[in-house]
Amino acid sequence: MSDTEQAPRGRATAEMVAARAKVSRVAVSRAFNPHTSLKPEKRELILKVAQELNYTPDRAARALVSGRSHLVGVIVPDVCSNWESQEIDALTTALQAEGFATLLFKTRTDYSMDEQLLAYMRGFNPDSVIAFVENVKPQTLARFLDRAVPIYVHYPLPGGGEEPEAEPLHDRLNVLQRDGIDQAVALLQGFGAKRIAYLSGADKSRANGARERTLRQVMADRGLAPPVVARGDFSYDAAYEATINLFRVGDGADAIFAANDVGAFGVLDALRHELKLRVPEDVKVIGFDDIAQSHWKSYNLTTVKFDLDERVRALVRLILRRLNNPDAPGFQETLNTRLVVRGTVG
Amino acid sequence: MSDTEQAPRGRATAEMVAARAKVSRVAVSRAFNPHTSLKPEKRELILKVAQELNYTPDRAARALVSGRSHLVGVIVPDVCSNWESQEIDALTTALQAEGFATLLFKTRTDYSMDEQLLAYMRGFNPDSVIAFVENVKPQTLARFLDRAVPIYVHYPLPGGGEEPEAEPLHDRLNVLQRDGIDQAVALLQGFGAKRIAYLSGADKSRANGARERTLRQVMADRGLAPPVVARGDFSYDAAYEATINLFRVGDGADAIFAANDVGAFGVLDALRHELKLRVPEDVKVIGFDDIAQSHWKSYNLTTVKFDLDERVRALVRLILRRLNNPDAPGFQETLNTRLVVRGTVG
DNA sequence: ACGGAAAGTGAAAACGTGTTCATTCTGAAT
DNA sequence: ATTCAGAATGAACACGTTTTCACTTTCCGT
Repeated sequence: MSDTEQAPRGRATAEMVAARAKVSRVAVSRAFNPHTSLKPEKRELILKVAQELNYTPDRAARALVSGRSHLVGVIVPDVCSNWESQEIDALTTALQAEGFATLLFKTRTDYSMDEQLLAYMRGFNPDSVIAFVENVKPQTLARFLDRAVPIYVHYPLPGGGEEPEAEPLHDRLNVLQRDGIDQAVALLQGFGAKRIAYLSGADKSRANGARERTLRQVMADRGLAPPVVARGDFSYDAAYEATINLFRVGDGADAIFAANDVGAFGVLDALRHELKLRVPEDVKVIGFDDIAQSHWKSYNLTTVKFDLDERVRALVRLILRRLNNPDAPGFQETLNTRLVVRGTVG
Repeated sequence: MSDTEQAPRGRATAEMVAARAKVSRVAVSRAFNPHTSLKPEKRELILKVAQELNYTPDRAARALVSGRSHLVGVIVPDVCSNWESQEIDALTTALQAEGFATLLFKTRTDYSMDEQLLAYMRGFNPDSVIAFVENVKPQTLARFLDRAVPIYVHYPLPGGGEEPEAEPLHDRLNVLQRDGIDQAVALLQGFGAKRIAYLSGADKSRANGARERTLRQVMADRGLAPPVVARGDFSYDAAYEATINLFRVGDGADAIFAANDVGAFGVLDALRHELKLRVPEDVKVIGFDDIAQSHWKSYNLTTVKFDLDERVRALVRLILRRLNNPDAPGFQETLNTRLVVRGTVG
């Protein structure tokens, strides 16, 4: 009998644990599943033997029969920046605590590999998919409704307004941008800003579209002239160039609202280091997101906060709710935004 | 017969595709595996039908029988920063091109959840694991040799020297820090720096230990007094505080070498915004990594480059080589570092 | 036209687990 | 002691694929 103990080649299997603990293989399975009936001392013995053999149930096999892979697919754009990093980071921590693992995929923001990527991802059988409207076309994602539940972040709400949809096709995380942007504009207006420019995100981006639309509306409501638009793409470098262009070729501005924080950093550096302008004395700057870098002293950015922790909690809530109610209609969560005042307006 | 075409509930399976294409289920499997013999027109038909049914082979089932999950586990620390983000980003892109997906796990840098995390990850059956000596203890990782092949990055080479090991236990990516650090010290020495400080990374970090040891040796070789050490933990905030402390409580320095770029940013901001010192006139600063943010104009950091693309290519090479030679002894790749001169020394 | 090698084919086995179901065991109430 | 509900148990099946193994067909050179 002791010869079976030598050289446990490859991974240990439930069968091996069962043999060693003198129980049936089914008992081993039960020992690892909480809500099954198994005599306590037996479970204890099995777990002890399992640890000796360094055994863990194979999740691929488990997924095959239970239909749950415990994988959550996350699709991020090729120009993956700080915002996405922090999202992935916090999400992974939260999902891990719930017994899930994060499966990462990169895609183009121009939708060019939509179908190919989704077919690829599909093969891994994620229980849920978190996609951003930036990265995947809604109609392409629709095919995944069989098992995985896509969740959209920043879904542009219909009707121009910001009311959640009555019966959305997918689970959704909506973001109310209006409050935060209104506070931002109010602050600029309070400091007497007359010529407000908008440093945009990527051209085809829906989040950018929604943000610009909201800004225009808010400014109009406050009796301000429409913003001048400088074209960026959410990146530091594009923002840097666009800002220089705005002042060298265009007419400049006395305040710039950037589509995201990283873009705002590019704006700030261009203003200070290239154009030799002072912030906030000559030009005021406001960003969007409130990423970790925004409190760094070189930037100390006033920005519209889209709370990371709150966002991740909402996403995890959506995922778990969906797994417990596979056939329920689309769930929705809605988060608000608010201004965080630091040193770039004043 | 047409009634079978209604409501393809859930995912399509190979059986369904086979039935619809009037072929055997085995033929469907072959159609999706390149190096199998199947009449071309038959394969074409199957693929067409598969597309109609939106079918993709289930990777869980495939993994079960083939023993390849096509998952690569990546373990990152809880204080996941820009360096790790950029690593994950580039790695995911590269692995995706080779048919793999990135599986993300977070861990503590203090090794506290070593075993638990690894047991957890183990269940997902990754074909390979990329870990940093920062995050996982080598002896704990050793248990994973059954299937997954761990790859260490930043493995501190034995003997204080920098020669690769003869027969490493795991596959390894070694980093020669000496050249880059020597160039950094030479540059500082050339500008007449006398009191060089080292802003450390986390206390228990091996990468930090190796970096500090190399710095000491290089400085000694050049006839310089040992560096003053300011304790950081790779984060911006800790670096910021440590720098203030170094000047307010300690004796200051005329040059600071930081364990990583993010730390260097904290150093720079503390010097400029809190201590009102000029860089590089009053104090010179050099970082380590050359992350994307280092060329941002507010920092414009002179730093030791540890090339990202080169690193990722080496990692992917290691993974593929291992999968093709499962029983070969440990492979090694070794990368060098070099100084990138920007504006914080001069 | 013939032989033989190569390519094409499908039935059956295998992968490691969770789940169903019928059976046995336990313990408390009668 | 008897009964009965519920816990505990294990045999058999299911999950969707790849792989093995015989078997049949095709192709090419003589």
